Amino acid sequence: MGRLTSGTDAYRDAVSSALIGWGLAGLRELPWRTTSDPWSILVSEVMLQQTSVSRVLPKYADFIGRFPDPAALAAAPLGEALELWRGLGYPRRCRNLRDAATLICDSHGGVVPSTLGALLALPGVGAYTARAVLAFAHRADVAVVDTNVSRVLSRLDNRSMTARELQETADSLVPRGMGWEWNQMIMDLGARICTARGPMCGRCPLAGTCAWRGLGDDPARSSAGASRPQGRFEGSDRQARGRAMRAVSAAGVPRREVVAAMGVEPERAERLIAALVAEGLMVERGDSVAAP
DNA sequence: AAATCGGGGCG
DNA sequence: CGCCCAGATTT
Repeated sequence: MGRLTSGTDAYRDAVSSALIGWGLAGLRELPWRTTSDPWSILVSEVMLQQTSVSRVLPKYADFIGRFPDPAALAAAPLGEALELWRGLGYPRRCRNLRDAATLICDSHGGVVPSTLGALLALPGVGAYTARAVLAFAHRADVAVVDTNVSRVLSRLDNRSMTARELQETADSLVPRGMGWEWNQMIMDLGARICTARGPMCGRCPLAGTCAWRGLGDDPARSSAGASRPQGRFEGSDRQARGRAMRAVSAAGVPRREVVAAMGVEPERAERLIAALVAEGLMVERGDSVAAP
């Protein structure tokens, strides 16, 4: 039998049954998969934005333990949250999460909203994270499109896809009543089998319905959601910013010490510190710099 | 559409 | 050493 045409009911059913047969038994055991608390889900999803599962694992429980609900995070100084965030990278995510917690307390009675529109209005919450809360906390039949799903779907159809195409295709594939399971499984497939480098097509449950199968140019590389080449980290602004974040403390640190810790020319260090202050990730106190 | 934003781990 | 990671926001 030939490969089924994408977009048809038969295609959807074939993909569904094959993936469900593969995935339900062997899902990775992850702490955010054993809760339906929307706040816990939201925290995990923000942590997982561009940060691998293995790096989030040791941080997640500590953060939830200290900030078990939006009110706890909203009430804490940002600097305290940033301490628990240290090592995850992209600290603006932590600031956004705290701003989101404040908005949740001020406008939603302290309860994480459960509509797509209200979730998208939270700072740091985009198309992926909003739907992840709906699917994983509320078991809604909406599809999440992360880097894994983008890769799997574009390879299945062997073509580069836009963000809109990916979302529409993903939504059309979710089996009714199985939003939670479906999204977890297709992400696991991308993380464990249909990987960015060295995909293991030989043990892929969807190989029979895949138009790519590892042959020829990888359509995932040019699809929306694919990782784009980055500049060198060594010597970058990002590295210097990271060093600055580690150098400051709640008590405050003399400016020159922070500049020295950053390992770049003083003029450049000062410019980066000014940006960090403007972003609310640190504050100036007289001649020193402190955690916010 | 392209740039920016951390940091670590793996092939 | 290059590439990638459960993205979002700004330009």
